[in-house]
Amino acid sequence: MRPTERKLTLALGHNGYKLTAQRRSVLKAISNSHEHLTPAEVHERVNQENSKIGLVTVYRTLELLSELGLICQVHREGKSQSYTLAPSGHHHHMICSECGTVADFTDCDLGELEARLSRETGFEIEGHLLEFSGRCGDCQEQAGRNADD
Amino acid sequence: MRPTERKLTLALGHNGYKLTAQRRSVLKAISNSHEHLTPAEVHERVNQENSKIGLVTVYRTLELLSELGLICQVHREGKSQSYTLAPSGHHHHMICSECGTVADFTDCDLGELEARLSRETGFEIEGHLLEFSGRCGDCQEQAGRNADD
DNA sequence: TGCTAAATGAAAATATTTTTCATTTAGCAT
DNA sequence: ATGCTAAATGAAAAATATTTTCATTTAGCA
Repeated sequence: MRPTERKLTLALGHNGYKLTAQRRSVLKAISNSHEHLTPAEVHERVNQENSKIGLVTVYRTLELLSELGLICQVHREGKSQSYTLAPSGHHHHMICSECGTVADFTDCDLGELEARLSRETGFEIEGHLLEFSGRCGDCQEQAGRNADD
Repeated sequence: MRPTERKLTLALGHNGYKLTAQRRSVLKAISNSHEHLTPAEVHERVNQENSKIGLVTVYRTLELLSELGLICQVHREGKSQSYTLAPSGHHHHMICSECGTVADFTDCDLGELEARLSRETGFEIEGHLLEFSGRCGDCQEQAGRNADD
């Protein structure tokens, strides 16, 4: 069993949820992709296999997996919500604006900024959202090659 | 004329756009609110006045104002897009998760982190999204008072 | 092997955003 | 001031995205 599947089994069991074929397919589709996927994209990929599961189930499953911390949302200006596999613990995303590849990183060092803002504005800070966007190595190469043509 | 209105007039003129009553109303609704507003909320507030403008115009106007840099989007998990007034230049938001108040700050000091990530992952970084969420001073007080009851 | 609560799927409802196109109007030239 | 024209608006419809409802199926347990 792949580590992600193992996590799924454990997380579901601990919380009184059932392990179904649909849930496994959805998580598999996401963990097989480096990109972030919308509910519709997940649905499409899952149904390319034999299984044929309903879009509603995809929505429900994404919400559940997200709650369990196995996947998480990516925030793109103007686009509909999309999801990517979550490593365990606090982390952030770097997203390629061309191919959608998501790379994770964990150390964000925002503590000091957070403390200062809290002091200056009186806000009690609970969380933060940090994402970088840019071009991944592969897309840069590709662009380079195309320029040579 | 209020400074925000002045900016609107200038920004529109410089780009060959026309100054219409609808555009002024939409910007006014946003600049009168400390909170971030969805298109539907902007529409509602604008139409409480006499004017009655169409929701389509609100959508179109929000897009335009955003392009002109007069307003900007706020990113909330699972919610539909919403907008808030933009100060000039690079900045970020702190958002109260209770009342939706938005406070801006400008210095994010992400340069070093950015350089390191770029070096380590090969990404060419183009931009970042940083938002803090928490409870504003007012909402903390309010919660305190309710606890006393 | 059967029971039951949980999960699924299909359809409908709701919400959100965009497109189309006829009508109106801001800004400019006279 | 007045008329012209490209840009802007509004209404309706279309497209897209998401949620609800409810009858049927199934995982996990006794």
